[in-house]
Amino acid sequence: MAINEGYDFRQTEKKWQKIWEENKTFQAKDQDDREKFYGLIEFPYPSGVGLHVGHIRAFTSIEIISRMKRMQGYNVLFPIGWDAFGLPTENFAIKTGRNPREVTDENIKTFTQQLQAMGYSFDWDRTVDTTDPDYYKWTQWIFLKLFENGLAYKDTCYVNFCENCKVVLANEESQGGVCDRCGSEVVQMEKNVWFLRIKQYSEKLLEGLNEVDFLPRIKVEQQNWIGKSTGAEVTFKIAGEEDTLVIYTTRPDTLYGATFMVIAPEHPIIDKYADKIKNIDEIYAYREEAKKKNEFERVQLVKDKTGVRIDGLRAVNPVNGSELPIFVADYVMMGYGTGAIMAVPAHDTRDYEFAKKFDLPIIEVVSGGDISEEAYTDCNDGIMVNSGILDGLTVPQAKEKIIAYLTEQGVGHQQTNYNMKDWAFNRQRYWGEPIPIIECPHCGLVGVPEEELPLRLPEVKNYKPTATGESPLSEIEEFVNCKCPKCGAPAKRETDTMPQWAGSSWYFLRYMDPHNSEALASPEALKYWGPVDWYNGGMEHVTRHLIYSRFWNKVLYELGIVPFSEPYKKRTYQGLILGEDGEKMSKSRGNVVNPTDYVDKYGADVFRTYMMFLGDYEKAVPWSSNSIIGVKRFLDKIWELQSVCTDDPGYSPAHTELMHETIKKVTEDILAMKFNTAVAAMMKAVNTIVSDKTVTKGELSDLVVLLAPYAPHICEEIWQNLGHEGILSSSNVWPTYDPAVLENRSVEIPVQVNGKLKGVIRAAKDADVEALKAQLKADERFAAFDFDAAVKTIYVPGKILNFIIR
RNA sequence: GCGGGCAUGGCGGAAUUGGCAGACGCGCAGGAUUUAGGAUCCUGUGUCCCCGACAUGUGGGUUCGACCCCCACUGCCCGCACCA
Repeated sequence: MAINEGYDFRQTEKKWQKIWEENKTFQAKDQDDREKFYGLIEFPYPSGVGLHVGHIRAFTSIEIISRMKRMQGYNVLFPIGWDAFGLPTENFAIKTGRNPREVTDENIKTFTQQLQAMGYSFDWDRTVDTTDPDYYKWTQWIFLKLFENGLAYKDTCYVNFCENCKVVLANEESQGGVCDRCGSEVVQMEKNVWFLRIKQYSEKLLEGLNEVDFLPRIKVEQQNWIGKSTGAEVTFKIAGEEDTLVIYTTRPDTLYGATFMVIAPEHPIIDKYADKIKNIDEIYAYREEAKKKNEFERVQLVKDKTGVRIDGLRAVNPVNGSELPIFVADYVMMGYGTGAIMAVPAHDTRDYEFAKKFDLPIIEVVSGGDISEEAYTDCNDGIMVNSGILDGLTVPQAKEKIIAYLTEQGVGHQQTNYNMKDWAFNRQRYWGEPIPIIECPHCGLVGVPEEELPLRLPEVKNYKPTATGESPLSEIEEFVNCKCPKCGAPAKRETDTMPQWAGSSWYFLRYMDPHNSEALASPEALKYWGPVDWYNGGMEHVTRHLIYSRFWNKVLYELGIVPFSEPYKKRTYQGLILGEDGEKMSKSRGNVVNPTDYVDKYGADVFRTYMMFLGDYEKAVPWSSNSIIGVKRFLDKIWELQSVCTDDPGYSPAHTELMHETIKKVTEDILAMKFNTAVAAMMKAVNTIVSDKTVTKGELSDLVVLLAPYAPHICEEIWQNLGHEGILSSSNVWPTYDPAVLENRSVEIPVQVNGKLKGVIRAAKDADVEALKAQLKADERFAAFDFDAAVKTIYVPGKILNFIIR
């Protein structure tokens, strides 16, 4: 397009999007000689509302990095796909009476158009869709591997259940006691459900964090979620019975201070001794009450401990033989440790409150606190007292000694515990991967034979979950009834589907070889492309998708399917974009920003650049369109530079330092995800050059290359206008800076007297003090100071010159 | 309760990690252009009693020098949570 007409983004952006598509500019080449770079974004859920600004912020970072890497000569894999199974689509289908397949296809179409209009450099030939049978065939295949290796099992226990969505939830989906999807309170329900043994991988998932480059906050949150603690299991005999009560504690050193025991309401010992417990009716009533409380209520009642003493059972302390009463209380959870604790009120706040309420003895065993006021929980300064063999020891010494003693006596041992629970894996819904399992009356649970995969979702008329909390699939007889693959007897299929997280737990592997019909991906492709070099996504997935996919990858690694144990070398995150009111964007608040409005008005280049200029990438930022005009002016300025451009292929002397400085800043800032300051540096360079009213072809070319990752369309156009051959986006043209240019230049050195700034002088970077002094004496601005009288002179070359004059 | 983070002009945010606080952008003011408005371009823009002094949530400390390090406090945000 003609330079003097001004820049028309509508025409130019379409033009280049078409050229990129036709030339397959962004196609990743398998087994190429160039160094590979695999950049990954969290593939979107194609919802009906389309792309939102959060997507743009999340995607543009890796987009910029991928574009830079391509122009640095890397073979880049930057793929896109659709995480398309899930409740919103299903609910929408139910509401409108449409087929979820149809709705999904429509949404994918919208998303594709919107993403292409952003000019993203995805390799569209590798697009995956988790709802495509060719894809979920392999999701089911991985499930079978898990099942065959004992990592998927069925068990009856209390699970999180959302009464609104009518679906079982994993712990990761019900954080804070509310449903991830609808926000309603989660209740505990006893159900027979599928679990994946993620807990068994706790230690491996923790250790793996040592070998990856994840931002610290991500590691911390995963560590918290896994929740490792070390302590001891101690066996208490039940007085007069053969049975024992095993407890877990992190403070075995306080064993002599135990004055009672507490077990969870669901503890099996209650049923076992039902006929010996005199107040069993009262205990059962308490258990029923506890069941009714959801997690939210339990937290609310933290300060108000409740419980019932078991009349008829007592436990014996293995170190001193004292008999202790046993209580049932809901502050002890069946799901953690052994579901039973020894209570040491003197040194545990919860036990202290309970003891006060029930008027139980409090025995101090660590000195240093005032137990008449509150529990003394400190482990550092105290000395053991009233503790037999432990008296006089410090807490750490006492821990070590008591564990050794318990082990020797056969009544205890060191024990590590993890908070993370096994992953509840089935959902009572239609729009998910069918679980490929058959229940045979003779053989039990049997996997669907591999050659029968994919086990397709049957077409149904009604997608509604049933009133009994069973999957809609359970009502389709042709699907349910089948033959046992082992013995041929009539059998029934599992009718629940997998959770939304299943398809996303391995999609990054499929991108490496998306059309393979023989394997989830070929070993060569996995070896060449894996692992992912840089993965960016939201903090909200750190204790969900990110931990699930690391788990699946570790299993696949151990089975020899995948050649790397950690799937992601580097993981970063983007801050949330809040509504203009500073609140989280949501439909109900009415503060949602539609990116399309801005893309239509200013173009994709301006919008992408503005999103990155908005602020610190990792921080939450309220949306504001106030300064988007500044980015438009910036792009217009660089466009206008074409009219004052000379044919000189190099840099003019006046701009050499500026160019090298800008190249360094932009290159380094992109890799550090400081996208805002890279834009600022380019603006500064352009402003300087604009005010000089002349630019060389060499300068403008390099500026355009630096800007291309942010604003690729306008840069391609200028690049072409400048007479360069080929497509900028796939050319190996990223400029490098010459450190010598930046080293040798003169610098401005602030001159201080007694720490107060008096002025600035220009000097060589490595000038010596005497030379600078001479320069100052000759400078009339500093005539008032007698530098020779300085008691002390501080000189940091290139940084500061400070005279202390009394 | 435990863990992590943040606090800088009217606004979004910079500051090479101890060395010119406020880069860059918005906004605002003045000017140019225009019949006018918009758009665009130039100049200015932390505060004040404008030589100079005071300024990075508050109070102290270390240092020639502190947004940066240390101590205490205040206010926001995030994560986990009767986790034994």
